[in-house]
Amino acid sequence: MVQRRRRLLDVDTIVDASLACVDETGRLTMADLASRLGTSASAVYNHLSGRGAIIEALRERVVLAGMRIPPLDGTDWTGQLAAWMRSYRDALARHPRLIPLLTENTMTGGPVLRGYDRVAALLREAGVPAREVLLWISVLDSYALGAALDLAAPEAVWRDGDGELPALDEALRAAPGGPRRADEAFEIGLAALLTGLRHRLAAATGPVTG
Amino acid sequence: MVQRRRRLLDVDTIVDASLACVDETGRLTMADLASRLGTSASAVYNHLSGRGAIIEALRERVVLAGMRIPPLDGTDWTGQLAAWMRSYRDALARHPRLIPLLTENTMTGGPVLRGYDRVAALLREAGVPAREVLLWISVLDSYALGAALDLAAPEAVWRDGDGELPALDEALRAAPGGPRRADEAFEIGLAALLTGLRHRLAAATGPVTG
DNA sequence: CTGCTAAGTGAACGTCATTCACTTTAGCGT
DNA sequence: ACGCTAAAGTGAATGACGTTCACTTAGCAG
Repeated sequence: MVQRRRRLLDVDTIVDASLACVDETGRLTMADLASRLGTSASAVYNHLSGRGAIIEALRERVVLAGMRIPPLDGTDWTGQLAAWMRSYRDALARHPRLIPLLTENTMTGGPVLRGYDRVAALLREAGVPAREVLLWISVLDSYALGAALDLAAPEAVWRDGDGELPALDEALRAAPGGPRRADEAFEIGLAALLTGLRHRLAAATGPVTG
Repeated sequence: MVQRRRRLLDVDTIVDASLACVDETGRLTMADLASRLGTSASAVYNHLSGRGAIIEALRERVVLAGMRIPPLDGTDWTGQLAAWMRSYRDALARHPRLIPLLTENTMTGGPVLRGYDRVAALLREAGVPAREVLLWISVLDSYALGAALDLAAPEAVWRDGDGELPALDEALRAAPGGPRRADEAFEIGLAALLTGLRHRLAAATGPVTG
C-alpha cells in the first residue's frame, strides 16, 4: 500500500484522537494515540511538542468549546454566574476521565483567562469590592473543579459501613442514586454559594433583598 | 558496616520517607524512596503492595492525622462544620504537593468514612432532610478538595493579560497576594456555603434566624 | 531536472514500577 | 548448641512509558 507522506496528521486530528483515547481508556499514551492515528508515535512530535502540549490542547478544546462566557448585559448577574458555573462544570462533566489529567498541570491558555475577565467584570458590577473579586473567582473555580472531580469519581465512592456508620448509611439510602447525586449536589452547592454571595453584598450595603 | 537484615523497614518508616519524597520533590518514585530508606526499591514490596498502597497510606496519614472529627455535642453545628472543613483543608494544605497524587485514586479507607458519618449525623440533627444529607456532604467535600487543589497550584496561576483583560487585571492587583489569597478565598467560600445552608433550612421550616 | 523542506519511520534511550530467583538471618523447637 | 523456617533485603530482568534522533520520502519551487 502506498502511504502518502504529506498531511497524514494535523493538530485537530491529533486532538480528536487524544480525546477519544481519554474518553475510552481514561489514559493518554503515545502508543495508543499513534495506533488510533495509524502512524508512529514519533510522528506526533512534528505537530505538538509532547504529551503535555496535547493535554493543554485538550483543555482548550473541552473547556473552550463548552463554556458559556457571561454576556455582561448587566441584568440578572446571579443567573449569569450560575449559567457560567453550570457550563464550566458541564463541559468537564462531558469528559470526566479527562479531569484528573487537567489537574496535573496548571492552566496557562489565554482564551481561558478571557472568561475569567468577564466574570470579574460581572462581579465588580454586582457590587463586589475590588479586593474580593479574585477571591470569589477562586471560590467559584474551586467549587466547579471539585464538583467535576466528584463527578469523575467512580460510582461507589462511599462504601457501605456494615452498620457501624448509621448516619452515613441512612444518608446513602435516602439520597438519589446514579449521576443524579452529583448533579443535584452541584445545584444545591451552587445555590448556596450564590445565596451566601448575595448576603455578603447586602451586609456591606444594606438589608437583604432576596 | 554490618547490615542487619531483619527490621530495616516497617510500614511507618516507609510512609514517613514517602511523605518526605512528596514534600521535597513533588513526586513519589520507588527509586527515590529506596535511596532515602537506604535499601533497594524492591524491599518495600515486602511491606506494602506497591506504589498505590503507599499513596493510600499517605492519604490516611495526612488526612486522619490532621482532621478534626466533629464532637457531635449538639451545639453550634455551624461552627463544628466549619471547624471540620478547615481541618480537612488544612490537613491537605500542610502537604500541598501530595494533593495531585490523592486525586488519582478515590478514597476507600475505613477511618475516613467515620468522619463522614459524624458529619452526616451533625447535618441530620441540624435539620437537613435525610434525602439531602449526602448531597451536602458531597458539596462540602467538593469544595474542600477544590480549595486544596487551588492551594496546590503554583503562585502565578493567573497570568497578567497585557491590558486586554482590564477587569481581571484590576482584581489581580487589588487581591491579597501569596498564600493569603487562597486562605481568604477559602474562608469566604466556606462562610457563603454555610450561609446558604442555613437559609435553605430556614426556608423549609420558618424565617431566617441568623 | 534539482535540490529544499515538511512529515513519517523505526530504532534507539532513559525513567518508571514491578517481579522473581536468590541470599541472609532472627527466632524457634528440640 | 543445632539446624529449620519464614521473614526480609538484593539485584537483575521485564515491560510500559515518553521522548529523541538519524534516516527516508513526498511534494513543491526554481
